[in-house]
Amino acid sequence: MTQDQPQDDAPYYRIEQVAARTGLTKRTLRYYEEIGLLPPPARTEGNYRLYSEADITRLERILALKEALGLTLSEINAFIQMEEERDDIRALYHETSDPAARLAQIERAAAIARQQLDLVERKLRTLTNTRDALQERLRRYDALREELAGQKIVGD
Amino acid sequence: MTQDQPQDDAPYYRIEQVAARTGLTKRTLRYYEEIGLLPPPARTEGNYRLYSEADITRLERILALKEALGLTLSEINAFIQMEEERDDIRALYHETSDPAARLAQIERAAAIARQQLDLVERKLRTLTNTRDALQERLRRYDALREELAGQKIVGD
DNA sequence: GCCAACGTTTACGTCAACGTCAAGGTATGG
DNA sequence: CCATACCTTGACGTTGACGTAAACGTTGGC
Repeated sequence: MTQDQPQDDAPYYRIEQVAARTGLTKRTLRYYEEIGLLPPPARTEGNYRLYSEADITRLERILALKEALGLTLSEINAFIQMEEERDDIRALYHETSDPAARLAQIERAAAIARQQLDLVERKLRTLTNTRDALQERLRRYDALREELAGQKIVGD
Repeated sequence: MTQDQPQDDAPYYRIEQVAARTGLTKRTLRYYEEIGLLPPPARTEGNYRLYSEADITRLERILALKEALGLTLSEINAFIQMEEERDDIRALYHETSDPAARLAQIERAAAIARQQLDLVERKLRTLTNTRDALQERLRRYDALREELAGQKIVGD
């Protein structure tokens, strides 16, 4: 009856809705949870999964990494793990009084970030090259088209 | 310009050498050929595969697409197919006298290139965002490090 | 002429990333 | 109270991208 879904405060979605919204299947959502890529979402009294906006945000991040970087699920897992390690370190940082320990934590996080940045920049370079080549090609097509338009008039 | 087959400087490589050069396995090379991703290379009298520099170039192109774009093999196949279609169209173009037909061919090729460009640019955007986020993170780490250095002195 | 190293095809094995039932529990309109 | 539509957890099937082993041919050195 008084379920948890007031209209202005209903930040939870059932699996089918999340599937529809992300374009994934329900199976895929359960699978991602199964392999630890998605944290287990909340559950209803009847054991239904309830995804929050945060869950969906994370999902969309996963999909972006999958699409754009072409990473495997375990690579994505590692990638996100590192991102969260930053948060952990941030939390730890404020609970750590020893400056040397703090420094070590920062160094660890920074090393991870640099590693990820390297990976991303490598892919960016190849992608940029491909884009430039395609743009150059399109320019040539445009030139050819103009040339043709001229020919057409002349040949007419 | 006519170096089709120099005598001792053979521009042909056996499968093991190609594997070593590209970091792939022999199985993978045969597999790529099997699914039509690599054109069947030349053969020796004894039926050994002989890869040309062009074959290796194409292979490296495939690997770049795999690494940077994260495409599946069939997607790579389609991608390259389009690129070759452009060449075909280019050849056809010069054998076609009818300006209207030429224009149609150019339009077809341009449409393909635009489609590819869209794909590449979508991935580029996500990648650029990821890179910017990582750089921002690294800057924050640097700031934290400086802050720590200050604390260290103060606390000393 | 032989043999070890490298090649060939054929075929089954594997692992990731899901798809697809099957058997049952849960919410809801009539 | 029941139908039905959505959910749950297994459990087995499928596909892409190879690995691996078997059975056999080729090449090069001694």
